[in-house]
Amino acid sequence: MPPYAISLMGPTASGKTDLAVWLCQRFPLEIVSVDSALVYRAMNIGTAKPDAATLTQAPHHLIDLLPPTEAYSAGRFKQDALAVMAAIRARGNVPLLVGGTMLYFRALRGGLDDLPPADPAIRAELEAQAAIEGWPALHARLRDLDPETAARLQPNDSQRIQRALELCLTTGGPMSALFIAQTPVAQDNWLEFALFPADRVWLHQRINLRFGQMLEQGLVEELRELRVRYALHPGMPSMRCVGYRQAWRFLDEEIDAATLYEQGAAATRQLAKRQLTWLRSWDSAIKLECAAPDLRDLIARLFQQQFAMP
RNA sequence: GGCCAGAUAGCUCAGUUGGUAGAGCAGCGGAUUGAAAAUCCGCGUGUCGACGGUUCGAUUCCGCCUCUGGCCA
Repeated sequence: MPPYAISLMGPTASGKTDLAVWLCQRFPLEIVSVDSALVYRAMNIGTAKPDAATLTQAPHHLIDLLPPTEAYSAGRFKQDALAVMAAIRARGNVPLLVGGTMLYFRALRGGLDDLPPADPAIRAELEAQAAIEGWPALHARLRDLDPETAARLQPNDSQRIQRALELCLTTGGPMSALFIAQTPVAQDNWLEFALFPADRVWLHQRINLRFGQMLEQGLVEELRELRVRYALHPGMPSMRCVGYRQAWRFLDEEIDAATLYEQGAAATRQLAKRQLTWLRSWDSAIKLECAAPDLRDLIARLFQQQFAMP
C-alpha cells in the first residue's frame, strides 16, 4: 500500500525542487509546497519559484495563494495542506510535501494546537507599547498573565512575547493552558526524507552562486515593480523574506550593490543554518546526502519499494 | 629615490601611558505552537607584518627590513 504522504525536507538551495519534479515524473505523486515565501504571488525571482514550464510539467499546490500585502500563517498552512492532501488522495495520488519551512512541517505533523489566529488590532497595540517601553517591559507583563510561557521566552523575543500576550488578551487565559496533547496525523504511514549537505561549504557556494543569479535575473527590478503595484511596507512578512529585505534597502539607497549581494547571500546562508538545526533533530526522517551523485537512483529505489512497482 | 600614514580575528577596525588584546560583520551551536525566508539566545588564542635592540617583561618604545596607500621628485 502506498504511503499516506511523503515529506522531502531540506535547506534552501539543496536541490529539493529538481528532485521532486524528477520523482513526480516517475511516480503517482503531486507536489505540495511547504514554503512560507512561495505562497506569495508575483514574488518569483527571490523565492526561486519554479518557472512556468516546470509548473506545467509538475504542478505545485500551495503556491501563489496570496498577494504580498497579506500574511500567511502556520495555522492556515495546516488547514490548506490537509485539504489539498485529501484531494490528492481522492485522485489516487500520493502527496509529496516539498519545502524548507520547518514550522509548517511540524504544524502538519501535529505540533499545532487549535488556537485563535492573529488579531491585527491587538498586535498593533502591543507593537505601539513596545516602541515606547521596550519588549522586556511587555515580557514582565506576560510574567503576571502567563508565568509559564514568560519563563521560557527571552525578554527580547518580540514575536513570541507578542503572540503570548495576544492570546492572553483574546482568550482571557494563559497561552500555556491552551497547549494540549496533539494527535499526530497518520504517523506510521508518512515517509520523511531530509536532504543534508555533507559539506557546508558546498551549500554555501551554491547559495552564493544562486543569489548572484537572482540579482542578474532582475530581483531588484521585480521588487521595484512590486512596490509600484502593491501598497507594501518593509515590515510585512513578504518583505522580510531573504533577498527582498536587502533589495528593499538597496532601492532606498541605504546600501550599495556590493553590499546587497553580500548581505543577501549571508542572510540566505543563515537561513540554511537554521533549517539544518531543525533537520538535525528530526529523528523520524531518513537523511540523504544532497550532493551524492547517485541520490536520484537511491531515492527512486526507496520509492519503488513503497509503491510496489516492479 | 625622499617624506608621511598604515600593517592587530575570515573582513572592517579599536586598543594596550610596556604586564601577550576586543567590537561590528561573517562564521559556528541552540531555541522554535497562526509573521517562521520570522524572532530570539549562546560561542572570540589571534606568530598584534619580519628580524634585532632596550627592559624583569615588547603587540606597545627604538632601529632596520618587507608590504600597502598617499604626497614630493
